Amino acid sequence: MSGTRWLTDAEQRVWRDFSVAVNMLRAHLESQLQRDAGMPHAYYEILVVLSEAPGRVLRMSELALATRSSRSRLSHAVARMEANGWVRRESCDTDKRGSFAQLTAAGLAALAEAAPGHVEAVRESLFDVLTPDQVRQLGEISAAIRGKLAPRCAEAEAAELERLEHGD
Amino acid sequence: MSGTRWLTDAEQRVWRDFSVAVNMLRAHLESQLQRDAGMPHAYYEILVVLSEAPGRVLRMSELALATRSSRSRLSHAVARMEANGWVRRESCDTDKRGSFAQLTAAGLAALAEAAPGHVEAVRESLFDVLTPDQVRQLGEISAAIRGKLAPRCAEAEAAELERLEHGD
DNA sequence: TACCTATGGTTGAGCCCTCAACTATTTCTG
DNA sequence: CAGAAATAGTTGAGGGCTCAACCATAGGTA
Repeated sequence: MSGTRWLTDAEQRVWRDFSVAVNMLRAHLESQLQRDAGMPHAYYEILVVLSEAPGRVLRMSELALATRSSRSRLSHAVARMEANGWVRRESCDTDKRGSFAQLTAAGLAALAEAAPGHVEAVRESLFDVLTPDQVRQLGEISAAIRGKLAPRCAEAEAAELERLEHGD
Repeated sequence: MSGTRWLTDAEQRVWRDFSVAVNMLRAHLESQLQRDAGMPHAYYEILVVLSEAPGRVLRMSELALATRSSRSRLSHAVARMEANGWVRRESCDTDKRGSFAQLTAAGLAALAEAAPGHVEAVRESLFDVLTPDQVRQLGEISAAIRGKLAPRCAEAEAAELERLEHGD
């Protein structure tokens, strides 16, 4: 007996449509940003978060949290962005392990340059094709998924801790 | 005057929720599949499409189309999957440029092994958290996005052709 | 104080993807 | 038929991501 709860035909159709739609949207936005602003979407998000932080500085770990990024990924990304002159790393006096990521003027300019095209792309390919009702529905659906997955992440981390602790 | 149609606060909230939800979902499914079946999601999709093809064979270009993949990506992927023993390339008699991708027994077995966990993950993190109404809504929303972006892809291709043609 | 562990962050390897260039074959056109 | 253009597919470089290993510092605890 297979305990697997397979998808019904209707579910399968929805899942495939959703999957394709999301992949197309991702690919579209990614390539728009790469082509017109020379940055991947992940870097755009980092710039956004930094630009909204007080003083446009953030501890690496805070930045990782805010962008839901692993520390490793962020470290690689900031290294490259620093090479681009968009960000500057600064050491922390009160905790010598820590470091800050400081948005530079060039970084802010790059963001300002990139934003209109990106926002226009989001509007065109998402909000323009949905009714106000659908936008509301999408918000609720997204919240539901987040609600499920966010705790799941925490739980996975906890399990990981457990695993490490017991040397299992 | 900025011609940019910026997002309203409400739109911005929906966009960020959506963005985060989709990223979490992607990451969750990707890591589940990688951990439990040792394959990225893209390879899973290739296996699915191949398994559903008559004779479990498909021309590379058909496979690329069906998986909405670039030929390059598919070529790299199939190369690796062939190394894994999941797929076998076969040359085409009627068109000597062409080649077939043939799903092997091992490939089918890998898919059969991977499917239950993957489907369960999809169900848990998506269908279980949505009401039947929301599932329907998500289907319509996805169709709307596809409807917008699918022609846009064709259009981009056409523009590309144009560009090449005029040596622009 | 001396350890022991937890935390902040970086690094390198390996994998997947994109992009552009390339080969080989086929089809179209004069 | 000869040459041009389109098609099928591969390849290599380069970039971003993940994973695991790794420093260095901080914060307990004996």
